[in-house]
Amino acid sequence: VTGAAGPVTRQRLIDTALRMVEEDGVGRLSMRKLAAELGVAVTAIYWHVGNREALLDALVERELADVSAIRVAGASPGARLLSIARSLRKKLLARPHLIGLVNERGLTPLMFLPAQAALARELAAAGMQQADAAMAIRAIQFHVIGFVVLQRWSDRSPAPNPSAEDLWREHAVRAGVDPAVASRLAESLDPGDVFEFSTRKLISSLLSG
Amino acid sequence: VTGAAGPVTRQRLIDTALRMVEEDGVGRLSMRKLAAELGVAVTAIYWHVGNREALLDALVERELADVSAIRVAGASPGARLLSIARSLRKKLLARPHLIGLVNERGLTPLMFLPAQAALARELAAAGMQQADAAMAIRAIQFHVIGFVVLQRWSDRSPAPNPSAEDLWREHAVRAGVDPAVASRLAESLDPGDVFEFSTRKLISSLLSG
DNA sequence: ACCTGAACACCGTTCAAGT
DNA sequence: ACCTGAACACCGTTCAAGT
Repeated sequence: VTGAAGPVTRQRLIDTALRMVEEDGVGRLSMRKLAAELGVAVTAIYWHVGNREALLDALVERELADVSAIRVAGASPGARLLSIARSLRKKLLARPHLIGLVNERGLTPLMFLPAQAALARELAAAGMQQADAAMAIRAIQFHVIGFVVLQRWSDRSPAPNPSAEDLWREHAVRAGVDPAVASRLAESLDPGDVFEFSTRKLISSLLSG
Repeated sequence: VTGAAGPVTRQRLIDTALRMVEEDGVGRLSMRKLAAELGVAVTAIYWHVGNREALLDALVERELADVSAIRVAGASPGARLLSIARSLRKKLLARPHLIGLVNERGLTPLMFLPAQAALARELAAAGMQQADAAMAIRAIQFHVIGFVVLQRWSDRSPAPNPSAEDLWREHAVRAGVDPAVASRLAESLDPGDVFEFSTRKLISSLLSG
């Protein structure tokens, strides 16, 4: 509700908006709250950025380049593909609000172009045919993004009710599931572990033809 | 803005809300528009359902059972696992608004319990060990849900700008990507084809050890 | 039991007016 | 050039009041 700290530059406006989005999510960013944070009347914002959409456009523009830069490491093609997948996941998880904003603006192809290019180079080095490579790139991309979006969702959802633990304790026998497996399913897994496991499996399967 | 058609039962209220959500998405469902659609004052809705949250709860309750029911078909373990993945995808795509609502309510474990159980039975039949089975179930589940959420997103996003075609025509050489591969990446693929391909790869890789 | 209307606290946005 | 205040059309929700 306070803030002040000098004049309202476009720079400071976007910085503040970005911080608010990172803290509370895009949905909770209101022009009026942002104005209060800046210590200014709501309508002042409309002079610097046109409107709410244009403000979000500016946030996307600020972050897009950071996410697009991909690091590749490793000796074998499999290791290098895995490192691309990991790098992409890490960058996206660091800015959980960005994917949605990018998607709403039709910028998804632009955002993932460098990652696709990096994957294409590695698959070519591994000797994969053109049509197979194009499909494999898509498969890895969808896999990684899907994982990130899901993790972001579950991070923001309330505590499961009923919990997986309660459900499996009660339903294992009725569902014809081995109690030992059920007790494993009752445990919550680190999303990173599931990502590592399934991405390795997918990549090795893609490379083996 | 009109509608009327008899008294406002809880039944008719939920039916109407569900139709509006399917047409325009959850975000565009307002109590005032729903009231107008029913030909009644806004506040009448609050008598039948407590508030907006409770209304959405009722929508979820109505649809949860349908999505949970999973069909399994096929002879080999791989074919049966694939049929579970396909069935899950089909059910989720038919109700694109549901996943988000379920997640916000902490009902995700409940929703996917039957699918997890079906996967567990098939993996046990294939002779997979407990810890591996629990991980494989998670991997398939994340893969499928991730794909569905992404497809839903791209269905709702505007036409990509710049398009993948334009991007690849311009950047293929600079990115060190084989032009033939780039032209494949420029084409848009049927999401169903990518899903079939990558899910087959993942499942075969999981089953082979 | 079922519904209405007024009211309150929120939105995004426009526009004339101030300095 | 930069900002304010009033105003408009939207929200969800509460509450007293009607039948």
